[in-house]
Amino acid sequence: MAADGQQPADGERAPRRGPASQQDMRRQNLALVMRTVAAAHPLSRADVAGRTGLTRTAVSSLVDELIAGGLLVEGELERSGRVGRPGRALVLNDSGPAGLGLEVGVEHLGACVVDLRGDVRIELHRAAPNAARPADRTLAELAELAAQIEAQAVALGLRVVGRVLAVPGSVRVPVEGPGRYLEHAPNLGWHHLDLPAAWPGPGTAPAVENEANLGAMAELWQGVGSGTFVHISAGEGIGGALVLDGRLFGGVQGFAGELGHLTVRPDGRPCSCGARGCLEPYAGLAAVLRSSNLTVRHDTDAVGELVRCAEAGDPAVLRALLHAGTALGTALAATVHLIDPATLVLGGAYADLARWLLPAMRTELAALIRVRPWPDDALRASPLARRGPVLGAALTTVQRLHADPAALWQSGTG
Amino acid sequence: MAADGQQPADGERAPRRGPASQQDMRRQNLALVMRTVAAAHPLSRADVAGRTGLTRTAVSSLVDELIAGGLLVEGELERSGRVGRPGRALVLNDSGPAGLGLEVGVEHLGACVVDLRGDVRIELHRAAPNAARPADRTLAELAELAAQIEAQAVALGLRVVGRVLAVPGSVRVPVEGPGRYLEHAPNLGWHHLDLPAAWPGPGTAPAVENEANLGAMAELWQGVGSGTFVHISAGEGIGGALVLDGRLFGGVQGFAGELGHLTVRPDGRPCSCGARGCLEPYAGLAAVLRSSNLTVRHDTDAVGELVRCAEAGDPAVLRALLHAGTALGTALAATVHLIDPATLVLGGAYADLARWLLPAMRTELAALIRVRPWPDDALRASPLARRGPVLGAALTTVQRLHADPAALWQSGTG
DNA sequence: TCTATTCGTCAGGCCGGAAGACAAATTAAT
DNA sequence: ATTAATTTGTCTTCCGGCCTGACGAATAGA
Repeated sequence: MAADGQQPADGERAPRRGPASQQDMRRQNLALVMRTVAAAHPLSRADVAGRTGLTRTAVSSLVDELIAGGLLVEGELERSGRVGRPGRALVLNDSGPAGLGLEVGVEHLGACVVDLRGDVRIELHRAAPNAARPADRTLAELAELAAQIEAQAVALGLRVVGRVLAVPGSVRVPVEGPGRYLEHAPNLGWHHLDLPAAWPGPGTAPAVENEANLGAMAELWQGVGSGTFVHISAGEGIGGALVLDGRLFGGVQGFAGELGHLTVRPDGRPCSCGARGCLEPYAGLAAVLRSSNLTVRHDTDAVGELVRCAEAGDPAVLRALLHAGTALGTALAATVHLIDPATLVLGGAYADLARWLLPAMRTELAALIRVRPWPDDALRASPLARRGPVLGAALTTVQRLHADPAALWQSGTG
Repeated sequence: MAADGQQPADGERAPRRGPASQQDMRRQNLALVMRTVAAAHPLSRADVAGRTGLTRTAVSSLVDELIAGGLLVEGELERSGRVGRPGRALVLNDSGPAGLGLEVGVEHLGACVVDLRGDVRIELHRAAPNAARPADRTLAELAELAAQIEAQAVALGLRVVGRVLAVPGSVRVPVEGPGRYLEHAPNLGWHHLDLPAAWPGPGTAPAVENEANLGAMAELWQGVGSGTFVHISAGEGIGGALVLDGRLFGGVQGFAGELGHLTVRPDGRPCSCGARGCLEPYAGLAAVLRSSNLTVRHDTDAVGELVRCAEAGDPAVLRALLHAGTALGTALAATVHLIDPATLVLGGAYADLARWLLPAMRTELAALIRVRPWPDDALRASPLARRGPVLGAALTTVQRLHADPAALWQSGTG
């Protein structure tokens, strides 16, 4: 469910098509200063110059622009005990531009606001029967929630400059340049939704992005992901999001990471896709529930129920999770051999179930990966778990400001 | 065999660490002009300006520098029948800087010289018992071969400015910044070879790179690869090289693309790695030979023998290739689900055997890939086949000049 | 109080591309 | 044939961005 065709076939990524101008140079250096300050917070202009290789003069000019744009603020004098005139501390502005993350789940709505430092400042959740009502009702409530949280943000001195919505479905464009068009969200019963057109609120419509992808990016920015990793989450199907060298990789048609249909048991159980032996009928949420002999009402928290039963020691549930873990291990061994990631991160529902899934998965991984080292702890549960998608949605805006601060006051290529 | 630990764990690729200077801007624009001319050969300065977005003035200045550097040459006046003063044609210099590719195989040495246009100008092959003699003997002969072909290049007016050696083994650094240190080449019996130290010739020692990776890059630059694809080749083991968005992806530790140890038959044949059911004991060259009941002398062209027997209709060989093809199809279905490449390219020995492998592979791929479209012709045999590695080695230099022409006269970051 | 040291800023210079003007070379029209 | 129109390539001028060097400001140590 992670990535189903949300990217037009643009295989060749344009590395920089137009000519390089002095404006681009300026932009790059603004970003460089921004990144440097973000990396090691209280820093004087001279520190930044030392770390970046720019002259103090240039840094001063760049910093002036960033301060004028509201991205940096000048703190007090750093009295560090060293000889010489003390520098003025530069820090990321925690009362400036901020990112808004929204989330539509099957049974809830979520929203959060993150400031430039990446700190979550406000977070709201609300139960909502989104699968059982038309999309416009849900969007109306979401818009209302967004307006409410934005008002709270203003009260904190924050200015929301980007809105991203996490949905359990497929979108046209990946995180880098957020999409506006929702292809399919089977769990919600939403299809071909043009968000700017359908958005009811007074504010701007958010960009849409797949929740699994956003969860993966959140992991990269704040969790245990480190440059190159694979994020596995369970939704309608099983989705892997590939983060390679710090960038989300969607493949040529956006189908990359389709873990759910890796063959783990040749000629095994039939899968909904028409093939046999796919991972999904062994480790998908639906399959686990069926094997557990649990009949969960559709509008109920199935994962929570599984966790409760597992904690209570229900043998059918434990067996189901063991089998699922083994099958997941088989598929992930293939993933490790192909991608060679630094870590595998279990997200979403799998993170909640990690306590029972991990042992079987690690056993299987150790059995199948022999030709290269594979430490047990390279497979981890996400600490963000189900908060990942909203967080990732809100952080998308913040990260974009870090990567290209000039985008705020200079319309142009993000 | 493609990628066995040839890359230090540098997961995070530095996107540009230092500050952007005016020199960088100049470099980028030089590269832009170079790429533009390379893409559509006879082009006037005004054409280049139109395509790049640079002014005619800027293009003139950049072109002057490229001509002075010997990368471009000015042709005759283009009399194109259109009104207005005709422009002077700019073309890539085919008598200027060139790339030298070298290859050490188990039974042969190879060399070729490619000019700036990517045309192969000279190509030499020589049988040589490299597995049966010490490395220094082979290197001595290789250096002699290199000197010989460089002399021929000079006679053609070419100046070799980069040398890359393709080896069937693992190297420290990937193509981008060629390595100098050979880790292991089991087929040759070479281990821990520091090439600059061991090089006997009077000339400079070549950079070393894995032959499967070079074959993949050759496919990208001149073959059927298109931005994002997987290149599969057979050597000691089975190696997949991943080319994603036009860049070779090695994974965190350089192990990416280890197709040979994907599990295709759980609890199947034991593999040399210690696990069971890997692809290698089903589709590796050694396994195919064994199943074919062919006893090939070690110093003989095993692949050629297989092709001859298959053409003659030997039932055991045909059966062996059918089984290998099916197993390859299973592994490649997983690859497609995970990577979502535009194409799969069979290279090296598999390209020679493609006629017999392809049908079973396509059947298996069609059976397992149901959740997304997968056209039969997305799986192809490489047209370069066994010439790929040498070609890729020579083209590495040429591509580097296209991507950063200033590197020729301005020492700095490649 | 004075010196050494470090910070931030100011003035001047250099480099690279943009804008506009001009000569040169061709086609089309008179 | 001559003139107008058009396109090319170069020249001059300008501007924006960073660098170099120098200076006042602010601190620690003598």
